[in-house]
Parts: sequence; C-alpha cells; structure tokens
Amino acid sequence: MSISAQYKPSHVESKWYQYWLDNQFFKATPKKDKASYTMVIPPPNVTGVLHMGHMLNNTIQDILVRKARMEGKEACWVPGTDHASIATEAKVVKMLREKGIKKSDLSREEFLNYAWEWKEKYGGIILDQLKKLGASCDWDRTTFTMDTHYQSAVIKQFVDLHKKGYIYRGLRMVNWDCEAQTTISNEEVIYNEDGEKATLYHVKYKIKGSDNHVVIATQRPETIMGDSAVAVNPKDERFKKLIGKKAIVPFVNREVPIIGDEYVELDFGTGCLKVTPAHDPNDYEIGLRHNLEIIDTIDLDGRLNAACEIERYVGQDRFKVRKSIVQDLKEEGLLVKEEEFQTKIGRSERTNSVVEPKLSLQWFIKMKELSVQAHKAVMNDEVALVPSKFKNIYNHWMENVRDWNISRQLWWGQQIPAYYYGEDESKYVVAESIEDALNEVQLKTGNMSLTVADLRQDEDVLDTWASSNLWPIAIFDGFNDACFDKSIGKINKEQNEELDFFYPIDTLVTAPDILFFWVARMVIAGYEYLDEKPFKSVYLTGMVRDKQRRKMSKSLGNSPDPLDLIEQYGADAVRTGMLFSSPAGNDLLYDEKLLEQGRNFCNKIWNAFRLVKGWAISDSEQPEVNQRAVEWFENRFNQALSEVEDHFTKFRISDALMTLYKLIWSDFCSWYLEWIKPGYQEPIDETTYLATVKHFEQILKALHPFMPFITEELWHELAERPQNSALTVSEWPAPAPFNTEVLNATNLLFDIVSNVRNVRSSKGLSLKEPMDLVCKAEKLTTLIPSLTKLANLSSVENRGKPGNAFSFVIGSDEYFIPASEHVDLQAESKKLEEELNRMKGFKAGVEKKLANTRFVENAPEKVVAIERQKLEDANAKIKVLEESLADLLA
RNA sequence: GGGCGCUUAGCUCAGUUGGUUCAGAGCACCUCGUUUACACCGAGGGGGUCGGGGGUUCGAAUCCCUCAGCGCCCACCA
Repeated sequence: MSISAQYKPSHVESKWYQYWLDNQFFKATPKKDKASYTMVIPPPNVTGVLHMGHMLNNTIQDILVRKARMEGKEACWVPGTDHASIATEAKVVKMLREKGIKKSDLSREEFLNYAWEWKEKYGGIILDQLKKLGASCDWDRTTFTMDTHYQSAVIKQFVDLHKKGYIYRGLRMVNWDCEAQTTISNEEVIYNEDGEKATLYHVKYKIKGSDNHVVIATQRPETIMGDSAVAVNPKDERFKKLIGKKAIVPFVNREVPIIGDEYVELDFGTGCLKVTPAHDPNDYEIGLRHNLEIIDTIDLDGRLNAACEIERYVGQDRFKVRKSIVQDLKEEGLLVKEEEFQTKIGRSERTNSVVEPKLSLQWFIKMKELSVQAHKAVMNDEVALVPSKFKNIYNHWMENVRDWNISRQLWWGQQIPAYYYGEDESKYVVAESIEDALNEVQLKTGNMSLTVADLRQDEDVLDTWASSNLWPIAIFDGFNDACFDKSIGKINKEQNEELDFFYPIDTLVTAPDILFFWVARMVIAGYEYLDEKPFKSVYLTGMVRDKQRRKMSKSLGNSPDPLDLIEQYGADAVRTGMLFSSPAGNDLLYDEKLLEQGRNFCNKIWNAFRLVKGWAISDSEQPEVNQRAVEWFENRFNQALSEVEDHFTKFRISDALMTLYKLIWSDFCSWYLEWIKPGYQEPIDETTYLATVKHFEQILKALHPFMPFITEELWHELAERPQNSALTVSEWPAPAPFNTEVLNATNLLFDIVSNVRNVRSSKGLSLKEPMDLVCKAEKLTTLIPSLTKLANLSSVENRGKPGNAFSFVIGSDEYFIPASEHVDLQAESKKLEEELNRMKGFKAGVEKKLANTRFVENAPEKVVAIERQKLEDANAKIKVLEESLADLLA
C-alpha cells in the first residue's frame, strides 16, 4: 500500500497513449445521430522537428478537441504535413551538397528521387513527436500535401482558376531570391524592423554637349550599367530645364534621356534619379511610362553578366561589384558624396539573402475579385478571428490585396500544369494531364499528328500556399470526381459524405504570422469552391518567446527541445506550464519555472489521490460536518465549471485552466479535503467517501483536456472500471446550478477560520493547541462543528466579551479568542484604532457622496441604495470597534 | 510614410455596458511550521495615487484629448 509520494509521468504516459490508440478512441467517422467537431492541424513542414510554437499550438488544439469529444461530439482532428517546397528543397540541396552532389548536375527526376527519399526518412518525425505531447489526432487521416489525391486537387484548382480567368502568366517585377534561385511572393519578403544602414552614393553623370553634369543619388551603384534614363521631377525648378537633354552613363558611356516623372521626390537624395528598369520595381514602372530600354545586367545567381559591358565586373557578385565600382567612381572623380541613411532592405524569409527585384515571366492569381466573399466573411464575423484585433489587420490586407505570384523556380512541389507547344513559351494550354493537354492542343491547332513528345510542361512548381490553401477541403478528398463539378468549378458537398459531415472546420488554431499566407487563402478557397466558410473561428495564438521577449531561435540557442522537457517534467506538466502564461492572443514568455509549476500541480493532484485512496471506510453515519463539506464542494464545483465554460466560449483557455487550478489546489485540497479528513488512522464514513470519489471524478473530467495522462491514470486507479473504458471518452460534467447561499455561508466560515489562523500566526500560538472562540454563536449554529474542526477550536460560545482576549471583526460582528496570558493591550488597541480610523475615513467618503445632492439626484436608485447600505454597515462596524476599544481600555 | 494595438503589484496578466470596500489572480517575495497526502508542502503576510498631463461626469483603471514609451501589420522614397 505504498504509493510514491511523487507522480512519475514517464511510464504512465506511454501506457495510456497506446491504450487510447488500441481502442481507437481518436477515430472519427460520419455519424447520423451526432454532431461533428472538426479540427485540422496546421500542417508543419514535412521534415521539420517539433519546436515550442508547435507545442503551444497543438496543446490548445488538443484541449479543444478532447473537450468536444467528451461532450459527445464526433471529434475529428486531422493531422498531416506540408511539403513546404522552398524550405524542404533547400534542405535537400544542402544535404546533397554535403554529399558532394550539386543540384545542377542532377536531372529533375534524380533530384526528386533524393527528395522523396529524404521525406520518407524524416517525414514522420514531427507527427511522432506530437504523440508524446498527447495529441488526440485521428492518425489514420494523416495527410501530406503531395499525396496523390492532394496533388490532384491542387492541379484541379489550378486548371479551374485558369479556366475562370483568375490565373494568368505575365512579365512582372518579382522578388528574386538569389540563393534559393527562385521567386518569392511579397509575403515572403521580410524587412528588418528597425531598418538597416545603407549608403547613398551621389554620382556625377555628364550632360551631353556641355561641361555640366547632373548628380544622382543611388543605393545600388552596381546597377549603373543597366541605366536607361535619368529622371527628375518635372515640377523641380532646379532641374526641369534638363528634361529632354541626354546624360552619359559612367563607364559604359551610354547616352540616356533625362526625363521628367512625378515619381521622383524633390527632397530626397539629390532630386535626380537614375532609372534602371531591369532592377527596380519603380524604375520598371517609369520605364514603361517612358518606353525605356530594359538592360538586365544581373544573373539569377546575383552575379553581373555580359550585358554590363565592363569586363572586370562580369561574373562578380553584385555586392562585390558595388565595392569595386565605388572605388572606380572615386578614382574617376565621379563620386561626389557618400551619405549614410536608414532604409528597409527586403530579405528572403527563407535564406535571408537580399531580395533582387527581377523582371521575369511568372504565373499569377488575380486576387481582388476572387477574395470578395472571403473579405466580407471576416468583416461580418461569419468567420470569427480571435482575438478580434486581427480583423483590422485582415481588412487592411484584403483592401490592398495584390496579385499573387504562385510560380516557384523549384522542383519539389506541384509542377505547374501548363504545357507549351511550339518554339517559345507563347503558346500553351493548361490541363490536368499531358494527355488532356495533347487533346486540347490538337483541337486548338487542328494538327492531329502532334504527340505528347511535342509538348513541354512548365518547369516551375507552385508556391506551397497554393496547395495548402485547400487543406480543409482536400483532407476530405473534396476534389474527387464524384463531388467536384469541373464544368462550374464547384464542389457539391452532398456527394461526399466526409466533407458533408466534417466541413466546415470548427476552430482553426494557428499563429498570426501566417494569417495571409494561409488563413486568408483558405477562406478564399472555401467560398470559391463550396460557397461556404472553411472554419467557424480562427484562434490566433501568440508567439513563443523567451523570458527576455526574444523570439525562440536556433541561432540564439534559447529554444529548448520540447521532447527533453516532456522527458524531464512530463507531458501534462509541459502542457499546463505553457498555458499558465498564455492568455489569448498574447505572446507566451517561456520560462522553465512555469513547467515546474505544472509539475507541482501534477504532484498536488497525485497526492490528493494518495490521501483519498489511503482512507479506510467505515459504515458509520455521515457526520454533519462532512455533509456540509460535500454539499459545499458540489456547489463550488458547479460554480467553477460554469466559469470554465464561459472561458471556453471566449477561447480563454489559459483562464479556464487557472480556474480549475484554483478549484483543485485551493478549494478541493486546502479546504474540502481538510474539512472531511478523518483523524489519524481513523476511517471515513462511506457516504462521504463515495461523494468524495465522485467529486474527484468530476475534477478529473474537467481537467482531462488539459492534462490527459495523469487524469486518465487516476480515473482508473480511483475505482474499478469496465474493460476498455476510458476517461478520454467519458462524459463531460453537465452544467448544473449552484446555490449561492451555501457558497456565501461557507465563505463566512472560511473567513472566520482564516482570521483565527491569522491570530495564531501573528501571536505565535501553535496550530496544534485547541482554543476557544467567543462570538455571537447563535448566528453560526450550523457552521460551528465545521468551524471547530477547521480552526481547531475547543469551543464556540457566546459568553460575553472576555477581558483578556485577541479579537477580530468580520462584517459588524466581533470575535474573541480568550488568551490565557499576557495580551499586549496596547498592541490590540492600536490595531483596533487603525481599523477604526480606516472605517471612519471610509464612512466620511460615503457621507460626502450622499450629501452631494447631484449624486443623489442623478445616480440610479440602485447605486444610491448601495451607498446608504455602505453607510449603515460602516456605522455598525464603527460602533462595535468603539465599544471594544472602550472595553479594552477600561 | 500609413494603419492598428498596448502601458494596472517585482514578473506575466484579469478587470464585460463608467457605480457593490474594484484595485484583483498566478508566480515571485517575507514570516512561521520536520502536523499522521504532498517541502514539487502547509498557514499567514507585505506590495500598485491603474504610463504623464488635461478634460467629460454626481462618479473614471474604464469615455475623450494630448504627451511619452513599447509592440505589430502594411507600404515602391532611389
């Protein structure tokens, strides 16, 4: 009969997780008589490993799903992974490089073989890690964004959006990542928060046919050779006379026009701008307006090419050239000035390399029209963002939504289903397969002798988000031929039992940094294909940071390995520890101390269990004291439960946990168990024991979503359970009313007990020694037995004010603890006086308020009545205090 | 540059429509305690003029203005 004084999570956790899996408790299937509760994991990168952000995110999801499951819903949590094209490809390239293999030496097919090999090897790791956390996913539904059916959904979407006219191919200035050698979307370009220091170089350009020159300011002198104009603002009195003349570009001695364009700021730099249409988005626009030549001098890898005409720069990296060209300008006497300034430099989210604006032919999705419904849905709360401050941010993005560049110059991902026929890329068809494409081409050209060998598929793959935007639909195979009507580009849910039952998702839990990447685009897809929202609400978690508010990052080394933490503290402790400091929408400041708090909480519950389990049971009558305790806790539990439910409706998961934490630690352990606890080695009556077990069960149920392992273990240990039963599929406690009279009466009881303890503590009186309490006992009759036990009293009587006693006041009643010896009268009277003065001050405030006729006339009657009551109470209390003081001094 | 949000105990945060002693919680801190579930514990305690200033109101942590500090989103000043 010796149970360890400490909870040991390790073997408990694996045991129960396996048990849950064996009994298929997490499996979900459409059921006619049940409501669904659907949740989808934000698919982590397939080769990723679990980090603290995943831990927080998935803990919250698991809590919501487990609660729904206990509430009797068909709870379905779909796990999976994202192929994460650019991130995974980068990893594979790196791995190959370490093996001495260059990507450029491989064919597409060879490279993809390596990539799949890599995926098979590392692909499942993160999902296995989630099991350690306790994630109650339906693992049979695990989906990968490059699964066959998923791929096909993505291709169908592309074909459909192309057919609807939303997808087009165009020459645009895009963001080029020289390191990954691909374009990236605007959302993938990040700007350093504080900006970066850069140098603005002032450079002389000769004016043709004169000895004068014009001075331009540039941050990128290495692009000089690509200049095709110099621009000034036509309103600029200083320079407008130059418009129409020609300037000579240094080094290459190209004659370029001096043009007037409103874009040029009068008060920045020198007021003269060099125009390089190939290497700057604004310059490109200016180029279009003025029909300027586009001279592309930088290659895809960021090195200058032959078009720059200067032999010694060709093949050199753009930043190296910048240095040498500055040197060369100096030597030529063309560099007038170097000026430091703060600017924002765009860097690639994935590689951190400086983004190179690059003119190229890419695929785009027209967003404006496509996103109208998705925009509305969030604004009118059909899709609720929690916390709601994200509505503004979403609104702003939607109002300024720009076309989305979806092609990536990578191999890992869904290859764009566009097929070229003919010499160049001007002629193409978009089709689901090369066979379909051939049919179309034959039809289009009338040339039936063409074969698939005459077709060439676009080399690019799709942006990852162009596939994950279908996540809530594709996981239920929403694009299969039975339910997806290609002719109208809509999905008929009724033709797909799974989709019909599980869609829309109830709550999406994700991080705010992918609000646009992912969330917005799923909403768009939901309305486009099902005319229905993809999810009811989106809970946006905070970011996990360290206690100095720094982001968790590998380079800082401030990111602990979650599995180590689980090993050390137990999964339940990690889950609760993280939630303790994670109010909705706020960043989580991770501190290992929180996990200790979680571990201590586990231990507290464990020991409460040890206590209850250790009691012997007698068949004696239930004492009145226990009856009161049982009744109180039942009411207290229902009160706390209603608070918990309220917190859940508002997604205040952290507060819900804190409510239970206090209920268990303070109400159940500190008050209730002490209240009913039998004397040393004495048994407890059966009625109380059974009621206590029932209370314990209720607590375990309410706590189970948060701490699944320890609760499951104790639930099984607490009583005999039928074969294959489990807490995880038991019924969530039904909400029940609570009696406030019982709660208030008990609060008075606790108040008296605390005061007695306070007297003991401050007077150095032992807790072990019983003492008398003198008070208006007739007011407390039913409480007396409980009071006696909890405060360790020998008697509670009304026998007049004792002369030599300690005292305290609750409400307007005074309580005395007769002292056997030397009460420090002065200290006692001083204490009373202080309290009296405080009361008098309080009374004066209330009187002043009531004397103010404007208050009495304007304030609601209820408020005035409250003030009058306060005055009355204060008077009563003052009277008591004054009498005591007089007695004391007499 | 535009927009949004935040500022309440040492720390992290609650404070619903302005009005019950509304100034709270958890942690941390201090005192006492080797009591027969738990020292990963128990009992008790201290601590904030609610960022500064001004205003509206009978009444402001709560509404308005302003200043300061911080955070986030968006954006093509070279």
